[in-house]
Amino acid sequence: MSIRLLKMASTSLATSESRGIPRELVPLSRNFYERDTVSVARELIGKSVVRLIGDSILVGRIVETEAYAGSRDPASHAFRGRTARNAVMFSRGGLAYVYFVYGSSFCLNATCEREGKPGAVLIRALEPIYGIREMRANRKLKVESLRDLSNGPGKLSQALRITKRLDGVDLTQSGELMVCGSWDSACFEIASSPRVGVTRGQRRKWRYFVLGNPFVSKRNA
DNA sequence: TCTATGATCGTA
DNA sequence: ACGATCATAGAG
Repeated sequence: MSIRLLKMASTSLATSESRGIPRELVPLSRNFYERDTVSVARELIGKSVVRLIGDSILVGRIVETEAYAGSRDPASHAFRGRTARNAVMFSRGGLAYVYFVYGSSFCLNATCEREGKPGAVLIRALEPIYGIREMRANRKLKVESLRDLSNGPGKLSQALRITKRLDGVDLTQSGELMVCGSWDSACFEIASSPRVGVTRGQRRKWRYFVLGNPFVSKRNA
């Protein structure tokens, strides 16, 4: 972690500690991401997406992920080779891969594998944890229930102000967007507990979600 | 709560 | 043309 970021993070956390943000909110290391995509997708469940915007902090717990494993996966953007859009997928693990879909939505991915081997995990849903007020304000349409605030790839991007501008940022040391450890120890074991459900399809490789969690997207694979 | 449908535009 | 989607409408 760079000095500049460390300074930034510490000030941010110091500001937030009085508001209840735990100290163990530390970015996941490069080693976490530079493995096979499916493992990363499974273990990202329960981790925290941290968005820093100026002095404010937005945090959401990952409750749904989807693995897109490189060139062998027909559902992956990298399946048909490298293009301008999917270039980040071919770089090292731990970077944000952000793209635009359906004319209105951005999707946040975490790149996996090492330089040269494509792979990414789509973050499909977040459980709102901190900065909920601001997340609501960031949503274009006024969302009534907390449940609908970030329970979808496009929704969470909108709530956290994630756009293509963040494509390629380093999730392990970015001053704007990071993925950190579990929110608290109680949720630390989610990824290895039977509470995690899995679906597998032909077109969609692996999808992980927290069973019974109301913030999981309703979309079917 | 669920299914079906139209909007919308960057990308190949 | 086609989507790693969303919001809405209408039925159960």
